[in-house]
Amino acid sequence: MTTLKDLSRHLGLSVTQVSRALNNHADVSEKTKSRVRDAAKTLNYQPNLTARRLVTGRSGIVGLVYPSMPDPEDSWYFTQFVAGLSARFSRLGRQFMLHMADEERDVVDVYDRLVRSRSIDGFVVIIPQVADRRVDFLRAQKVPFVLHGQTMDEPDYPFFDIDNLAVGYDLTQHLIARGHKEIAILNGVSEASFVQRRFSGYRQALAEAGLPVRPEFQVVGTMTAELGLLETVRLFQSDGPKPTAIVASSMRIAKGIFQALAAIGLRVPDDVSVVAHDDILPDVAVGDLPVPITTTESPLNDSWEPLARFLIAAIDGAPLKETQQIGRHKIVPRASVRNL
Amino acid sequence: MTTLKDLSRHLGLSVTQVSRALNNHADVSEKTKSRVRDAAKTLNYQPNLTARRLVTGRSGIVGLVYPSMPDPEDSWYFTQFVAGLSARFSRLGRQFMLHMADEERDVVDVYDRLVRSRSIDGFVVIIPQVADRRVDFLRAQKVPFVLHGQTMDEPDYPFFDIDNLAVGYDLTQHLIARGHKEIAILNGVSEASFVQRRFSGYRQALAEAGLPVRPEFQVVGTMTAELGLLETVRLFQSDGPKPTAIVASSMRIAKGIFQALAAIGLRVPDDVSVVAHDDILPDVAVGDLPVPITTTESPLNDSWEPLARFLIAAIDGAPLKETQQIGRHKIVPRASVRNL
DNA sequence: TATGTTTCCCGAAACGTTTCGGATCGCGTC
DNA sequence: GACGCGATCCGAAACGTTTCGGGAAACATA
Repeated sequence: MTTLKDLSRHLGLSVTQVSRALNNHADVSEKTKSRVRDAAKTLNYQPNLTARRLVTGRSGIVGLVYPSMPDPEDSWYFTQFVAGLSARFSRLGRQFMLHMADEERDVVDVYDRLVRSRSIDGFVVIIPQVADRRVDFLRAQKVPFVLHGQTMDEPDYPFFDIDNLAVGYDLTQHLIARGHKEIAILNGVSEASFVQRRFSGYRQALAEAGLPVRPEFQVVGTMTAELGLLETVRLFQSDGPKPTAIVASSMRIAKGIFQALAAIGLRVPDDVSVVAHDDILPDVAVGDLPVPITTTESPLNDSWEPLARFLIAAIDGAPLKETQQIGRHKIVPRASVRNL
Repeated sequence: MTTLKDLSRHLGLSVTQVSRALNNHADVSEKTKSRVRDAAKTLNYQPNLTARRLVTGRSGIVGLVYPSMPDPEDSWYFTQFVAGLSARFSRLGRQFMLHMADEERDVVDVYDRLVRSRSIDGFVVIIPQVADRRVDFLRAQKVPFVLHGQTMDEPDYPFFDIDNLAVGYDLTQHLIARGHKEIAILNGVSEASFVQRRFSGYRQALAEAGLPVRPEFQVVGTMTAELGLLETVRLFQSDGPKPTAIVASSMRIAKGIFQALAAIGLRVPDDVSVVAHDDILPDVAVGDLPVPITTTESPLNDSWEPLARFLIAAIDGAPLKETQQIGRHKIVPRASVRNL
């Protein structure tokens, strides 16, 4: 385990100068710089990160606190997220710490401990809620973080998100443009901010077209095939007006909708049109559904790169504008929508 | 950010004594210990891990280098593994670092860098191969690690494993005891050490019963339903002797076997008996198969606890015997085996 | 009273880096 | 010859903790 002192002895230089040489400071001659670099290589020198940390206050470690043990059906999501982020950070020379939040303890406590032990430079925060205490805490503590999503309208923190309002709007508008007037939407849990944004887009499209906004057509729940199945059955067995089209907030929900419609004896798109948002997760792909479905698509996979980049930039004190981005999605028409 | 010095000033004690009090050393009176603890609590003191690291040489961080980006079908495995281990370590007060190995660079290089930067106390190593360079490297460097599995017969390093030889033996013997003489086995990739152990158990059971050991009945490949499907079809379409029973090394393989047999028009257990090893992963459960299948079962979930415990013990210099264990499995007879 | 033995405490060094505030030297300029 | 200046270099402090080697009282034992 060679140290700076070893190098300095070996080269007849001071520790200071060796350090500055390796860190490429200006006031060391090119000749010694290269001498030092060579010696470092032959002596197999690797800086002691801990010591560097102590003096710089930076650890080179970024953290992700996963909010809860992933449910079996969230396995895809977890894998994409954790593997994707970890690989990105590795490539950027940062170390990635994963912390599973304990159900018993408050999540904010977990952050608090991590922050106070000063072992983490910044966090990636995922699955934001409309009122998110983690975000509040980190903002208050002035700890760098990047959010996958947004909690508010004009965030004053780094984030990467897709335009969920536009997603809701585009899917709904696509149906309206094809003559649909009774459109239901099956969304995620109501605390999640992307859910509220998609609802907003949905309502905005309806309002612009002068169509009625029915509360019973706006369904929330966990984004599973079961939700799609049960709620679709409910929609068509209730007394009120029946939808002619359904917006699904995920491909899993869409899968359930297809199952329900098949069971009820309704065909897609002849009897009911269906559209969905597609994160391009491998659990339910377009090809897995009985009818190719019209989607807005934006790969979840595209988020790791900006998230990692923004967090590192934020840690390095980059201006806010360089650490905020809204990813683009595109609408892909397929065979699941009928013109009325 | 209160430090030890702040505490010592506040209490009128030396930094030394405050440190010893908090670390519960013997030569500090109970009275001052509790005084110090109280002050630490009210001043919200949290030790600076980096500083502690520098002097103790321990970081409190354990690492897992995941060998490659998980394939979509390995999502379950990845999730169970990473989430399970991470949660365990959190509970034991250790931080868990996940590193995704870059396909382009040699895995051992990744370990080398991590070891030399001294930011990690020890590693969990998974998916061992018969000749495993990671294990060789870590043993040579004398870096603490725990292996999920074994590479050799009398390991001189910490590990947790199930008795894969017995798994192979028990499944095969279960079939032999019921009159089967032609038994095929569909196993994992041949580099994996558990695969070779299961093969050994299989051969041992056949040899004990004086039954022929056919090379073409010992199939290797990635443990997917496709493997089960394709290889089962191949087994029954070849010219040679046909098996009356098949041992599947995973539930996924078993699923593929069932699909193949259904396609060929063979019934379970009337025409062919099937047994499998079940890691109790949520992707394919006993209930998901058309016939309840006889299995050896041992939940993968049971490994995190001993793995985490052993690694920490190894880091703390515990004797080898306390960091090695072979978990038990049990055989659960169900309806997929016929008496001949 | 002298001599150990506990019990509780403390100063200072150490871990390996970065960085602040100079110091030295050579060179050109006035 | 004095001066300033740029180019290189260096000593020492600092980061916050643990730990080594002692030291002072208090108390018991002879």
